[in-house]
Amino acid sequence: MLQTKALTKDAYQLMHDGILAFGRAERQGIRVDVEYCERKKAHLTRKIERVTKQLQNTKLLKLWNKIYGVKTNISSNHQLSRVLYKTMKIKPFKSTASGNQGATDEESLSMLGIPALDQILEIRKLTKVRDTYLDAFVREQVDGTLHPFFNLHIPRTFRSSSSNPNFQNIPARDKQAMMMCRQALYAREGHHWLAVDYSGVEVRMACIYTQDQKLIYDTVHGDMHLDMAVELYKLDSLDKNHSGEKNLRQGGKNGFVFPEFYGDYYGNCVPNLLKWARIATLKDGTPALVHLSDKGLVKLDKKGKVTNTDKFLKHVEKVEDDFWNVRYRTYSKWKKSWWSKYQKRGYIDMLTGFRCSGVMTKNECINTPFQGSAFHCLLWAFIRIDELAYEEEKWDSKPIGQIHDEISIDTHPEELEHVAETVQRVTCIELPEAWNWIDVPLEVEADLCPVNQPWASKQFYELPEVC
DNA sequence: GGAACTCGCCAC
DNA sequence: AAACGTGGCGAGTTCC
Repeated sequence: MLQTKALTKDAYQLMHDGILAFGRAERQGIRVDVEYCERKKAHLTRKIERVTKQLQNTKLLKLWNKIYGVKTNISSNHQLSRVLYKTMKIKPFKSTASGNQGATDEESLSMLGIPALDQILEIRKLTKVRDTYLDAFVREQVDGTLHPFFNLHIPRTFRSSSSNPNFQNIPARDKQAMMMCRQALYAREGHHWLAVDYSGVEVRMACIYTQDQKLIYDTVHGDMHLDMAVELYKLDSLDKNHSGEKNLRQGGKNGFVFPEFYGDYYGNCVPNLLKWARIATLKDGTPALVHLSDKGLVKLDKKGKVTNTDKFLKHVEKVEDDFWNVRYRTYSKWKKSWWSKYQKRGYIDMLTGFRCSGVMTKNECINTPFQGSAFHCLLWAFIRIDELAYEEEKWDSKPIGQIHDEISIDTHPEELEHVAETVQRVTCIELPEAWNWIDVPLEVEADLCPVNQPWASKQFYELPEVC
């Protein structure tokens, strides 16, 4: 088990002040529209009932009933797994993590092309929103205000966690789920919800630890996700503003660069890269899969389904080799020496003053300093903003939460410009002055909700220049 | 009847 | 040779 302790007085102070600042944010809380939650819950319940009824008439459910009788439970993945992979003798696409049974996650079910399974997935999604989020909002609120906890004593990397309810995993990517959940949450009456987040702060921490000049250049001036997409998909160029081609950049980012940084390898990247290719189109209208086929990387059948990926696999292996041994070779060397130093000493030290000891895997050992330090940047800024809000400048505006690299501030309209400018200054100027080991520029972006509009309504907000 | 586990899924 | 980091949480299941 990885153990962390404050190695320096500064590190201790950061935790101490952080807990107090989070305590004030917890007390301040987040306004929740309870009536909306109840309405939406009822609406979802009706929708779930409708789909459940349709499901009852399917062949799959008739078979399921035959086996399980009155014990039939459509939310039991164990039962579903047995029906699909034992009774119907379908070959599972993959097993669960523990290897106990064939997997029944979204990917495994959707590729079987059985309509009943799509209905099960639909039910899963709606139930998730209703029971994990809307229900929790109603359960946890006091007089129309939520008080999510922000913990500093749990994550092994000295990040934070959140609970009751978890403010850090409210849907964001799935537009539908995002709208349903975030429509429930508001800043105070007459206030804006201002959200400011550090851009690519984990990668910037990697720049600082590794001092890889190419990584620094790409982070500050370049676009590594685009570069890698061009290599991976064998493109001549990529326009990230083109709606079809930007999916390929997303593929480079989420299907390769991030997994590689977390310690994954090319074999796991290939299926993800293909997933993004499936929904991408080149500027001239060529579907990305057809393009890959033209390049000889994959083979397609008459229906356009991928039948062979051997060449693509080999290609991604080569791209990975180049990524670590040429492009970011300094980063690569750092990883090796960092790991061997840990193996010799039994601990690692973060630049923020924490020492981590105990048993760590290689990936843990390498990721911990980036994740931990990145969060500590946000934490330092959060503490400073809390201090300005409550002590030095006595704002009406108040910080109300954070999501690892993002801070939410319940902001009075008349203070908006001052708060935005101050946050920009604290995060990007004061912090690197206080921690002089930060030798790459830090950047933030902001979103804003109009007064009395929910979190779901957030829009890009141009921050004032402070430099 | 509760603790501990598995599985799936939400966030960064 | 090995192979994605950190969390919270709901539902189902198994164990005691």
